[in-house]
Amino acid sequence: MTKTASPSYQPLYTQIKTLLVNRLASNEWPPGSALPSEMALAAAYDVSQGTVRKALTAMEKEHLVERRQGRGTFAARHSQQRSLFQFFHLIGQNDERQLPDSRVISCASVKATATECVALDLEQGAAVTRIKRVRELDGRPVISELLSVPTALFPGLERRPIEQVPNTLYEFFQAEYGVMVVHASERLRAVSASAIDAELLHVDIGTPLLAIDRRALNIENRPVEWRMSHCHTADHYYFNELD
Amino acid sequence: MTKTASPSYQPLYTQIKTLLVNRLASNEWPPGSALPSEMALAAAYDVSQGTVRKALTAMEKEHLVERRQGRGTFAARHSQQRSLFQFFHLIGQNDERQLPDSRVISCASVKATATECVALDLEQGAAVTRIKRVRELDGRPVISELLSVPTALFPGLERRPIEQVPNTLYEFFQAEYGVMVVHASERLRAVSASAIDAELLHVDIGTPLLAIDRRALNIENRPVEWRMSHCHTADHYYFNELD
DNA sequence: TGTAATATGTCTTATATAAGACTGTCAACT
DNA sequence: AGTTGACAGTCTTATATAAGACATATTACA
Repeated sequence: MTKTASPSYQPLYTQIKTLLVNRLASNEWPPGSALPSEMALAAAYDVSQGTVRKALTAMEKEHLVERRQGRGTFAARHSQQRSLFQFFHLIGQNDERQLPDSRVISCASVKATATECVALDLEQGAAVTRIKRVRELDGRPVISELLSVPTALFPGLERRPIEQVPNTLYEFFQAEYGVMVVHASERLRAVSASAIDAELLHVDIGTPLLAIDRRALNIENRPVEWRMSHCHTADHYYFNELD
Repeated sequence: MTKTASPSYQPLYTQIKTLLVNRLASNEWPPGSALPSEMALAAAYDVSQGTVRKALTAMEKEHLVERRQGRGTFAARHSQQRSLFQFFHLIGQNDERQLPDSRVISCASVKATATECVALDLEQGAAVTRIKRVRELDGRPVISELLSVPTALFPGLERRPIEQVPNTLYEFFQAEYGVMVVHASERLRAVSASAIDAELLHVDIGTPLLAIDRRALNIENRPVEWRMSHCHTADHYYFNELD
């Protein structure tokens, strides 16, 4: 690849990275499948192996690929591990990470509210599928959750029996609908338990709850899910590392 | 540097990194000062420039050093920028990052409670300096904060006039006491406003507040501060990126 | 007081060697 | 005959080194 002397200069490895990310986004390499070897990619793009490696290393840092010495480079896949460490921050008193069980209460496709349209970047009047569920840790209800996804991305989801909607949603989204959540941003607040929260979580109305407002994005940075979780933080806490 | 064929093999660049971090921790290069050039370090350790670079790059990722092309590598310093982006996660409705003003209410050295001893890894009976303050955003009190530091690390802090204790504490700790906070972990919960919170934050008793329990660590991973913040999240929220 | 040359940094790219993982072959054993 | 284990060959990524490009600050000079 000849270096571009353009005014908006970008290092070679970032250009390669962009090309690879685009191919990944186009689903050329489905989650879990192997990418070509560094040598093959280097030959294809006419750069050195080291340059490809730098691009791949950067992609690994963003959890877009997984690399294993002697095996190869693989398109990232959603695993329970990843759900646990990247996307689930509620920890028990004993400092143990643990995925909650989940019980789906309802699942239906409806016309999106204005708020949902903004959060999911949808046209006014578009359809969303809304899931309401309770999540349990150590057998006790801890999270009351309401989440919305664009129906267009998940056709037929609302017609599935609710016991068929599994616990770790992002694995399910990827495996069944080819929608890959790679990134999310959360906003946290303290709120009072509503009557509904109170019933679902077995707490008094007005109990302080931790409200987590999450927007999940795919590899193209388009929102694919919006969820609001209300967490009872008597026996659990939200953990965050600052580094 | 000859490679060690020891059973617990570690790559060269991680060994170099450990050596550099140790020198940094021993305050050989005070915050803001320049480290020797990559070439000089490479010569000193008898490795190649690229190996030193890999060590330095890893250190930069951890905010231990700052690197600028054409200038050099510098020991990290606490800046307002860093406080804002690394350590302060409370954002306004308009999505603007903004550092709060702070009003110190009290500052005194006392015998540590059992909880403080655990949080700060202190001997029983050790002294801690406790600061109580309120932080304001847009002129309104938003955070009621109680923080403890080992008195041994910050001698004389309790005798300073409280208006001399500045807003951004970590800069102050570094400049005045040589204590550098490089890392922190937080636990978040929802709690009810106590009578004290209510008075300080101008809210009703029982209002849900976001409680942030933070332990701050220095470069040697030893705790140097423990703080408990109670945040009024009506007009602000705690922001977190999941990636 | 500007301005160009120069010195000294880091950044980018390229190349060589090491280490890990799988596959097939072949001999030894059951 | 069938199974097991050692081992070499070959593919992969990981690590180490080196050289040229780029960025910045300083110095020399008009």
